[in-house]
Amino acid sequence: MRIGQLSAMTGVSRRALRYYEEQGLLVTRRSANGYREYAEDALLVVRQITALLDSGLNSDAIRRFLPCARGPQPEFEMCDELRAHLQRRRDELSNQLHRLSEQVGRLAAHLE
Amino acid sequence: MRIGQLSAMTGVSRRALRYYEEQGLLVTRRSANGYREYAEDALLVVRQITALLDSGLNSDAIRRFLPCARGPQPEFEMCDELRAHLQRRRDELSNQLHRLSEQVGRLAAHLE
DNA sequence: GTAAAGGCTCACGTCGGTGTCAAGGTCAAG
DNA sequence: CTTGACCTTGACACCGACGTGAGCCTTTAC
Repeated sequence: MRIGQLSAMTGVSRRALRYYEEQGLLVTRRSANGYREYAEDALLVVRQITALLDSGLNSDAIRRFLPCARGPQPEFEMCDELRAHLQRRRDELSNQLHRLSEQVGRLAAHLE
Repeated sequence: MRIGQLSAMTGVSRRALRYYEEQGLLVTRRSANGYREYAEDALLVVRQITALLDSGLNSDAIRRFLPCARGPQPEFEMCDELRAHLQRRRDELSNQLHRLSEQVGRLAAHLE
């Protein structure tokens, strides 16, 4: 599969796909003419990447997270570290959410 | 109160305070020598600003939100709009949080 | 054979909140 | 008078996830 097709199937722009590769999130082969050739599972990987980005993780965190999420790994300690990282991130977002809803509540109360 | 003192009291950098002013979030008088002179309530306003920034709002939203939150206003329709904006933002963060905790859950399950 | 469509690699632009440096004005203490 | 602390404006630097365009090559379709 080439980049245009993958882009069409995932809704992710060609530029973004190249960026994911540049960041080490997405691996490709190259065919003889230099075109990127994506494997079958690229579809799934891209969906994972966008899901994680949408969840507020940056590409650095995703780079360390993806190999951990995709299959049984030899490195379990790294996974513990990542799990902790994700939980911290979740807590951060949770706090943000809390503060924001407090603000909204105060505003709403104030408007009466 | 001058900028250094306000910075020390709030923990917000001088640069950031000037930026808030530049963005129309924070009003100052100037004394004869050109120095910024902050009123008493600036302390409160700065805390509101940082709270909102931490909550994930940008300065544009805050600019429209602050005059609405500070006291009784003539413009109630603007406030409705802002309330909707804030609720949308809250929902966005809520969704992010949801997705992230799902990811964390999947990862945790995967690690067993 | 030719044009359109798609691919490639630079490489700069964007937004938002700050850091940081430059070049200078003001003011109190020694 | 000088030093040092504090203030001013202006402007460039940064990160992150891309958008966008230039300039060029390859494949596909007619």
